[in-house]
Amino acid sequence: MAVLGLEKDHCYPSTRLAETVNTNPVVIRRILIELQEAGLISTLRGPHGGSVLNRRPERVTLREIRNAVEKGQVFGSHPNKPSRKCPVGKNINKVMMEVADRAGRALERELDKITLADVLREVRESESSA
Amino acid sequence: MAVLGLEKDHCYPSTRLAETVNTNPVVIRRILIELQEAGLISTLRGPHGGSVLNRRPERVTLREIRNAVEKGQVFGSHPNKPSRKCPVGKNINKVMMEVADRAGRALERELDKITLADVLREVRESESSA
DNA sequence: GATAATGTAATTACATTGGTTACAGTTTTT
DNA sequence: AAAAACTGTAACCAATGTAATTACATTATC
Repeated sequence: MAVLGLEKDHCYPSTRLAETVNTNPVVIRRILIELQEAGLISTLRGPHGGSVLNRRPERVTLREIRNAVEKGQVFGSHPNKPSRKCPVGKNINKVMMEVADRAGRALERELDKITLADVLREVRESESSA
Repeated sequence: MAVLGLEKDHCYPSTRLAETVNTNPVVIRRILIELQEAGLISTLRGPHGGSVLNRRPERVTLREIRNAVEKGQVFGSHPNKPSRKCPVGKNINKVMMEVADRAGRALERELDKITLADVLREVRESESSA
């Protein structure tokens, strides 16, 4: 998303994005699809195709990016069901889901305060001081 | 930890803890060691051994439990290094680490507000309304 | 000395994830 | 109309991480 933010006005193909993170274009395309579904980018096929941001970086929050790309709770629960014989086990999952929701909302509030433009600015600052 | 909170005053062996979550005692013991290192519990060997809470549930926060057990950042970074030819790639890791720190602190602030006693109370409430 | 615990190493099984290849579908360019 | 440059997607492999399991040395109590 940071690279797309720099190349704001033209399409950028998955092959070039893949180069920037040393991976395979298909890996990138899988992520691009999630970003599309979240309405953050558009992609065009054919020559001069690729992906573009739908909004200016000032109007994209890290919360949106994270929600698009990272599903699942803030902390993991153990895979198997607790024993129903145990007075804790019967109810702990429900209680911990509420806790995870609450923690997730706190995380979202924080990430809502950070925009893609903020990230780009910090990237540029590191760049100039290096 | 919830079970240990209920059994506040006597030691509880890993084999019994394992039964409550339908898993193997060794899996439990690996987690117990992390909780010990964080100073949250003590364990005794020999007959009538097992683990006990070091503090009352009112004085244990979910932040402490999470920090003991769940290492690592709030969101994952991709495994391989970004290209240094890319103006974003050179600096994005540093910037994203700062962002992850900030998000992690927000999460910790929230989990600091929830104690093990709160969790036990909610477990009991679900219990009585079921 | 028998018993009931922990600590820990070694191994297996399984799930997740990234990487890769292959190819069909879609635009644009010539 | 054909070639070229893209995306979308399926299929498969490799690597990694994690839980489960077995085994055993160690420690403490009775």
